[in-house]
Amino acid sequence: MRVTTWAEYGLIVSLHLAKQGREAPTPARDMAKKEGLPADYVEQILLKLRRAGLVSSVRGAKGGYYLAREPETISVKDVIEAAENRTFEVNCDVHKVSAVRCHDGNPCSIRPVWRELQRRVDDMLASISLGDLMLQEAEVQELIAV
Amino acid sequence: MRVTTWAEYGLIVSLHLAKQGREAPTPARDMAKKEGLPADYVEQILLKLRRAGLVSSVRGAKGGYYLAREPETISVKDVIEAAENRTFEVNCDVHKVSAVRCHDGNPCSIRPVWRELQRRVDDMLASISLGDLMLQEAEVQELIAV
DNA sequence: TGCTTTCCGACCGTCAGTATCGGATATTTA
DNA sequence: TAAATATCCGATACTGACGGTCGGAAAGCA
Repeated sequence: MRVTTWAEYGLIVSLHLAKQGREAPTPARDMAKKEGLPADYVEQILLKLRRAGLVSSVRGAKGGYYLAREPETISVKDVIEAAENRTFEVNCDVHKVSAVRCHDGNPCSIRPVWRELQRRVDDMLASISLGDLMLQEAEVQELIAV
Repeated sequence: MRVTTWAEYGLIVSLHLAKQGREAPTPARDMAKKEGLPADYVEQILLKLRRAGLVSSVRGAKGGYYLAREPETISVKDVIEAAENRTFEVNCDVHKVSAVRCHDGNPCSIRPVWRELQRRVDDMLASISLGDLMLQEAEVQELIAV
């Protein structure tokens, strides 16, 4: 169980854009270079973020990307879902062990575990915004430790 | 982000053994057949569970596997860690984006998110025992919904 | 007319996940 | 003691997701 680089990079570039402000667009290539990430790959991720409506883009020279909304209104969950299509994926839904076993009608005492786990993961990730992540590491830590 | 079949199958067979009781050992092949899982694969997983000390085995005819401890003393986290080697894996530790970025000295406001997420996942999975999972689905659901 | 940059599909290598197999060893039963 | 049943365990094989690259089309600036 782990997050992929799609989510990790997606978060890095989103945060980068948040810090850049929303006045002028930032080229993908510049961002990739500054963050030390593969440029072509970053572009793919930005494409996903744009399609999800999290970032906007300006084509042509002097173009680039900028955050579509205020950092405070974009959650970590938003970014991960945009980049990775899901946060926590429950096997009962997608990678079923078997059609019979995982059918809704068939009782399964394990199912509630995954469902509840998903709920808690989503709750936590939805509670953190890009605005929060613009703080220092120690401050963020304090913020999310309930 | 999802659990692998190692964890899922591991939980299924552990729960199966819990329901069988600890008097007589259950052969891996029987278990696999009843649960509709690939027999050879189930054997691999049982091997892992045994090495982690969660199940014990008896070799030879009339042999098989049985739970090493009472179901109430074995948590879902125990099973997943035995089968999958980890529950939630933080990229900061294993699949670092880059050595510099993820170095402890380098501040990173994203890191606390993964760390806290790991903590919450582990907390939840540690709070559920195989004994709990021997209840009906609805009861389990009620039990873990805080 | 260049130059920059997004846009987008297609491609590709690698590795973790998901098994399968073959044989060695241990134990019971006939 | 032979046969049958099981665990033990390393080696191998298949597959798709992951992580990344490429080439070119279209759009806007100088």
